[in-house]
Parts: sequence; C-alpha cells; structure tokens
Amino acid sequence: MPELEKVYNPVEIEKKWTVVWRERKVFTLDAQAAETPFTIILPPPNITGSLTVGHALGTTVQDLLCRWKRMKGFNVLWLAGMDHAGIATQKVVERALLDQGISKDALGREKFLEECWRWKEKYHDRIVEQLGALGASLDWSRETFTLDPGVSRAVREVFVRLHRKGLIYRDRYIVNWCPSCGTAISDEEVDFVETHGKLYYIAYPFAEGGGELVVGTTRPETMLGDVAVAMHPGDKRAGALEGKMLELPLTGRIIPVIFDEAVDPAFGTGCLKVTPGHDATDFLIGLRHRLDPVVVIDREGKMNAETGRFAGLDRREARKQVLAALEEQGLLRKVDDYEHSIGHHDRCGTAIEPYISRQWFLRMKTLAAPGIEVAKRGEVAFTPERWGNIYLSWMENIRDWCISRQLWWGHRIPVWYCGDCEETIVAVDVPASCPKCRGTKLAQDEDVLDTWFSSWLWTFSPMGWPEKTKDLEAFHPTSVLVTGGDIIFFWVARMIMASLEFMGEVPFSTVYITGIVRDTKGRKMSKSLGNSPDPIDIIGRTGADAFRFTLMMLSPPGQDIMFDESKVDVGKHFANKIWNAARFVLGQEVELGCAEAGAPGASPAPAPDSGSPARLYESIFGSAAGPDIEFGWEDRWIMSRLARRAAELGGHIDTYRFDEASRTLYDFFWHEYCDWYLELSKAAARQGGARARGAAVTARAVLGTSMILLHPTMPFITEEIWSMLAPRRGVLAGYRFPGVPERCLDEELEADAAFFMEIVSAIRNLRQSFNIPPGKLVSAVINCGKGRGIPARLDRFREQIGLLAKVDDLVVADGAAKPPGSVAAGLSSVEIYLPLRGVVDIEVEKKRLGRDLEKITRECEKVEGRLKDARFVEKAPSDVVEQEKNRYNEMSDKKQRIARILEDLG
RNA sequence: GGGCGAAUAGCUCAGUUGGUUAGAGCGCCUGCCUUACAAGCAGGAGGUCGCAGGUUCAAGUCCUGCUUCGCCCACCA
Repeated sequence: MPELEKVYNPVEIEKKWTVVWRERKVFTLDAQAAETPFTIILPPPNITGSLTVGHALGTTVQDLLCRWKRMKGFNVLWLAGMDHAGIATQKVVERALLDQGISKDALGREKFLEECWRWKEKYHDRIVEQLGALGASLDWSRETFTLDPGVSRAVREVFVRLHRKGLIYRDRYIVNWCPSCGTAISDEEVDFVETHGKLYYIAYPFAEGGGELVVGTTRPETMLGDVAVAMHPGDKRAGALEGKMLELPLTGRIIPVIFDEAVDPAFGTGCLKVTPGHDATDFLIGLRHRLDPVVVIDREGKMNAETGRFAGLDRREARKQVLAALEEQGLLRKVDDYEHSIGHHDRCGTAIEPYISRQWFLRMKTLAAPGIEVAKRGEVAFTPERWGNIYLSWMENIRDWCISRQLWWGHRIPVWYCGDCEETIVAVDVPASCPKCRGTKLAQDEDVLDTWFSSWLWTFSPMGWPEKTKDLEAFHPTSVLVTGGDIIFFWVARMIMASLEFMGEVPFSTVYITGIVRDTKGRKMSKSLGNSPDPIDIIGRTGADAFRFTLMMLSPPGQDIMFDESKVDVGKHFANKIWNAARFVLGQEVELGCAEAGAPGASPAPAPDSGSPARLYESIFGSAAGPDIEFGWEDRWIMSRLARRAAELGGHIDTYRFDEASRTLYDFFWHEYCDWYLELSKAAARQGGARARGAAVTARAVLGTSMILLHPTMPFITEEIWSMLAPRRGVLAGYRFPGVPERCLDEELEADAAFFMEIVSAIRNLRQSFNIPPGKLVSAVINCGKGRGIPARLDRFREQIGLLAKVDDLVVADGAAKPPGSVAAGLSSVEIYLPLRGVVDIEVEKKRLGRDLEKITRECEKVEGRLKDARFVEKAPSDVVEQEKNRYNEMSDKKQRIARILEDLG
C-alpha cells in the first residue's frame, strides 16, 4: 500500500496536481461530447493587478459548481477570460510611466498602447497563476481577452446594429466628467460620498435696483456661469417677480428670474441659481427655458477664459477667490454648515465635474423592457432573491448610457468622419472611402468605448458571435452567473439586455450573488484600498483547500463576510483531519484479498445494486472487494450515514447553500466517520479475519466516497488521497460519480446507533465526573426497565460499548439492580450504574444529580403545561401533539429515574 | 427622501416553510501524548435570541413600532 507523508504539506501537493491537471487537459472541453452542457463564464478579472479574497470567493463558488457538475456527468465549459479594464488600466500604466518621467502625451497613442499591452501580459500571467493556485478548473484553451480580434469585431458589430436601429446616438449633453482622468464616465461609475460642506447664501441684486434675491449654493464658483435664477411656480413671490431681471455679481451679466417645477420652494431661500453648464439639474432647466449654457470650467477642472480674472484657477482655488470677492462686495449673506453627497469617480476618487461635451449614448429603455420581462417571468432568477428587486428597480428607471470614453486603451469607436463632406460613417470594418462623396480623407473617432460595452457581450462574444457557431448552439445560454452584487448594474443587467437583443435568449438562467468580502473594519476588500491579503500568500501558508473550504463555510448566501486570515484555521484543521484519517485507513495492515483498485483484469465496476459496503467499494474503485469478508453493524451504519449526507450535500449545492454543504461534509467526515466509525472499526481490526477485512473495505469505500464528495470544495487533498486509494483509477478531477445508492439507508439502524452513542457518552460523562483515569477499565450495569426488549436491542453494541467507554464488565438487563456504592446516570430509557468501589464522594454526586433533576423537571413542567392546555391539544396538528406526548413520557421517565437515584443516596 | 440587510454564547457566525431541551468553530475550564491526527481526543461551563407591543395552541422564526450598525438608490441647490 502506498503511504501518505506523515505531515500534510499542502503547498507541494497542490503544485503537483495543478501541473498534472494541466498536462492531462482534464478541464479542456470536448465540444463534441454528448453530455448535457453546463456553462459558466468567469467574470473576467481586470488586468490592472492581482486578485483579492473577494475574487477567491467567487472563483471557489464557480469551481465548486463546475467540478460538481463534471462529476455528475455534465459537459462543463468554464470559460476563462480577462478584461482590458479601460480606465483602470490606462490609469495604472500612465502612473507607471510617470514614475519613469514619461508622460502619456509625449509618448503618443501608438507607443502608449504598446505599454498597455506589455502591462497586460505581465498581470495576465499573475492572474493565471493565482487562479491556478486556487485550483480553478478553467478551460484555458479557450481563454479570451476583451480586446481579442474576434471579440472586438463583435463589439463593432453590436455598435453598428444598435446605431442602425437608432438606439445609439451622438449628442452634446451634460455628462459626468472626471477632470483627473480627462474622460466622461457613466452614471454607474459615480460614487456618492457623504461630505460636510457649506451652503453659501449669495445676494443677486435686481437689475433695476431696489432689492435682491438670495440664492443658496454649495458651489459658489459656478455662479460665474449662471444664466438665471429659478423659483417654484407656486412660490408666493412668483407674481411679483415675473419678468424681473437680476444682475449677476462679479460679471455684470443680466439674467432673468424664471419659474420651474424642479425647484423645491422649501429649500434654502427657495431661489435656485441656474448653471446649465455645470449642473445636471440646471442643464435640464436650461433646456426647458431655452437658456444657453455658459461654460466656466474646462475639462481639467480649471476656470476658463470666460471667467475673466479667475481664469486659469483650479476650481477649488476659484471657490475661495469668488467667495472673497463676494464678501468684499457685501453680497455673501450667510454660510451654513451643510451635509451632502458629492459624486466621485469610482476609479480615482476625484470629484466629478458635470461637463457639457459631445458623446455617444445608448438609448436603454427599449433594450430594458425585455430584460424586465424575463426577470419577472423568472427566466432569469437571482439568488438570493432580493437582488432581483434591485435589478428590477434599476431597469425600470434606466437612463441612457454614455458609452464613449476619452481614452486610448479600449475598443476604438467604429465611426469615421469624412474630411471632405463631413459625412459620419458607422461601419464594422475600416471604410476605404466616403460612401457619400468618395473622399478618402477619413478620420476615425478618437474615442474608445466604455469597457462594459465589450463585457456586456461576454456570454456570447467569446463563442464566435455573430457567426452561428456550434459552441453558441451548445453552450448558450450559460447556466449560472456567479458575481458580486456591486456589479449588477454594470454588468449583469447589461448582459441580460445584450443577450436578449442579439441572441434572442437570456444569457443565463440563474444569477448567484456572492457576499462582499470585507476586512475586520467592515471595509470592502479592494486593490485600491490595499486591504486584501493576496490569496497566493494565504494559500502559501495554509493551502488552497483550507482557504476554499473556509470561504465556503463562512459564506451564507447574500451575507457579506468579515474576513480575517485566522478564520482559515477551520479549513486548515479540517484538511489536517482528512489527511490523518486517510493516513490511518491506508496504513491499516490488512490483507484485503482483493485485486488492486482498478487493476487490469479486475472485475468491471458493477452498478451499486445494494447497500453493501462491498458494492460501494467495487463501484468506486472498480475492483471486487474480495472473498471472505464480514460486515458489522457499524459498517452498515456508516454507509447509511454516508448515503444520507451525500443526498443532503446534493440538495445544498443545487440550492447554492455552500455553507450548508460544507457543514454537512465537515460533520459527516469529522464526527461521524472519524469520531465514531473509525474508532469503532478498531475493534473489528483487532478481531482480525473476515471482520477486519470488512472494516477495511468499508473504511476505504467511505473514505473514497468522501474524497469524491469533498473534491469540489477541496480538490487537491482529495486528489492526492484518491491517488493513493485508487492509483489506477485516473484523476479524481475527471471522475464521474453515479452517487451513493439509496439502499444504503437504514433508518432503524441509525436510531439504534444513536442510542448506543448516547450510552457511550453517558458513561464517559460519569467517568470524567468522578475522575476515573481515561485508561482505567470499569464495570458497568445498564438497567433497561421492564419488558421493553431493550437488552436485545443493545446486544450487538456490547463489544463496542466496552471499547469506546472503556468498560471491561458490562451487565445489560431488565430491572438490573444498582450495585452498592455505584454512581448512576439516567437516560431517557435506561439507567446506567458504575460501581466505583468506594471512591465516590456522595456530596459531589448529590449535587450533580440535583442539577440534572432540576433541569429535567423544568423541561418536564413546560411540556406538561403544554399538554394540559386544552387549546393546544385541540388546535395543534395531531402529530405535534403525539410528539409532545412521547417527549413527556420520555422526560418524566428520566425525571423519575434521576429522582430515585438521588433518593437512594440518602 | 426611498429601499434593503444585519443585531443569537466572550469572539465570528448557522438556525430552510412557526413545532423536541437554540447549534458550530474559535476562545475558556477539566482530564488525557488512548501508535491517524495536540492543527488532536474525551468531558464541561457559557445564551432573558437588540427593545416594546401584537398575531398564534405555539414565535429566535410571522406582523407593527423603535434603537444601533452597514449598504444601495435619488436632478440633497
């Protein structure tokens, strides 16, 4: 028999199997295979840096599902890919260049893009390494990058089609502008940050003299661009102010008083300064009232020439100077502290500047309508469900999407402008000449598309769309999307819309939203905050299996995880336990008398047609268990538990309860298999012969099955142990598992075994209470009451009670007498006496039993009260009443028993 | 302003459609190096389930209100 190293060394094992899986192409898709497809697309990680613990969580969930489905016989495609992440990458590359004293503009577009590609290669490799270390069973042979030619073509195709449909348009409009990145961004990329600021009250005198209106503003510097002052039409002052003009301070500009519903009469003075050039609300007011915007801040956030003496000042400095100037003229009336939210660019944290510019937009309403329908009909289901509502409310209030970015790194907008006739040409491929004037002076639009404009096609663009490929036919729609709740708007919703529009079907039927991984302070783990440990480091310390198991165990659906590396101890301990259990089972010196697992000439694997451990052994190892074996009750018991737990596990995975799934595995393996079964099997081993062979066969069959069931969560350690258990069976990662036969279930045996365990625990408890040395053998008497047939039920457990409770002389009898000088425990149906040969401290014993009695009496009274309540008996379902009656009988038995024991003590 | 989530043992968290004596891991206490595992084994202590009402035979679980923390959305001048 091969042997496992004494000390579990995850790092070495994991490295080894990563290589083996890759070399044997275990995860490479056979697109021709006849099995039912199961598809997951990996949310393509950004190439800006390395993965976080959050990625590790999502990756583990996906890998678990893929490995599970693969074992269940599905043809699994887990599609690998990465995202060019336009702004984020351009930003980091720019910064890296700047560190070398090189500016992007000096370098030029072409050279800069080369730098981006170099960056991509470097971080791509790093991410591949991280995913590999996690054990991700991705099909790398089909890896796609969002800027790959095929995908790019799909992006252009989509642009052209949507433009042709009239859904993409170009317009001068007020957009969210990031003065630091120098580009427009979408509404979704703006984070609002609660800020304490000031509300400044500024007086605008009437042009004709004789009074003033006071406006409230948080951004006094924009007053230079004011074109009106607005009031609510229902304002009491409205009549008197109709048609009045004001003189805009510092500029002398004459601006009108206007009336608009958008003004909240209760806010501030009820007068709103209207600055269409620098505020989205004001922009709309401006449109409604045909007021031309006055732009005073440029694309870098500096005051422009329009502002006279303020020109060239940064917007922050300008605020100070404008305030000072107003103060000087006595027009600054009041300054209040004021809490409000200010929009910041989610990538760089710079305060957003609303800015009027010419951009490309996508009309969303028509695209959203079918996306709303499919969610309402349940064709796309969110898990946990509440995310569905968040999706719907966003979709129902969707706004047009600004898709152009003033960047270099990304998909160039497929639009050309004719230098001769100014025609706009929208085309998938570079046009040779202007279709209108035949001119050849064509210039492509300088801008690129929002990164999400390529990601939203991700369920189908990597599979060859717009061609009608076999892959698309087989693997689209995908099965499940696993991602975080924070990108439902960015990505999930848009994928649903894109797929419905271009594929005519949903992109996936289930969206599983993972919790967000936070640090112990509750902050989201992110690259920019730098508060996420590198998964590679954790894996280096504890192994990927321990890390994965912990992540699964700690992540109830929809709940954020407060992650701290010490939590990985749970998984670390568990992995160690598995390792040692396997070492024990493999190290048993038993001649099994059967062919080596999977050996040529061994009998073919029969369908497991009975609950016998031998059948399970044959089925998973593919070789007969050999002649002359005998099984004990504990062998059948662990088989029954295995079957039950395997069924539970499947249910939990199917309902995405990975926390429950992990707990099921943990409890079964540790507590049932190790604590009880393996301990029990030692008795059989000692006995030798057929019984020892039976125990060994069972121990191996259950260990092997456990490796199969644990494999999706802990792929490496299970693979290693599997290779020892069944060296010729091939890799576990490629193993097809039919399941544990239901015939293994034996409810009656399980109930009896539970009784057995209760007795063992009670004796152990007694021993400990009276400080009997752990190794010392004692005699014990079990009094079973009269005529309930309990001694017969307990008969087969005698030997094992002796072994596990260290009892060398056991009497089990109806109405057995309590030996003098013994201590006792009352269970629900039996009494246990341990004669202690005079070492008992009666007072201690009395105290202990007194506590027990008090407790059981309280419980008993509670149930009694319930049963005496006529309304309960009348209204509760009969099975509940029945159950309560049984409970009462059991408890009062126990109570009386304890009371009597106590009495005997005097 | 609107919506959502959380509050259970010292700590981190489970607790599925209301129905046994509310569980686990860590930590703590006691005893064990019992030849698979001290990252372990055996035993144990520890909880008025955030607060106040309500529905019900029965509430940690359902309803209402409140408190604290967190998140999301909104043209918060």
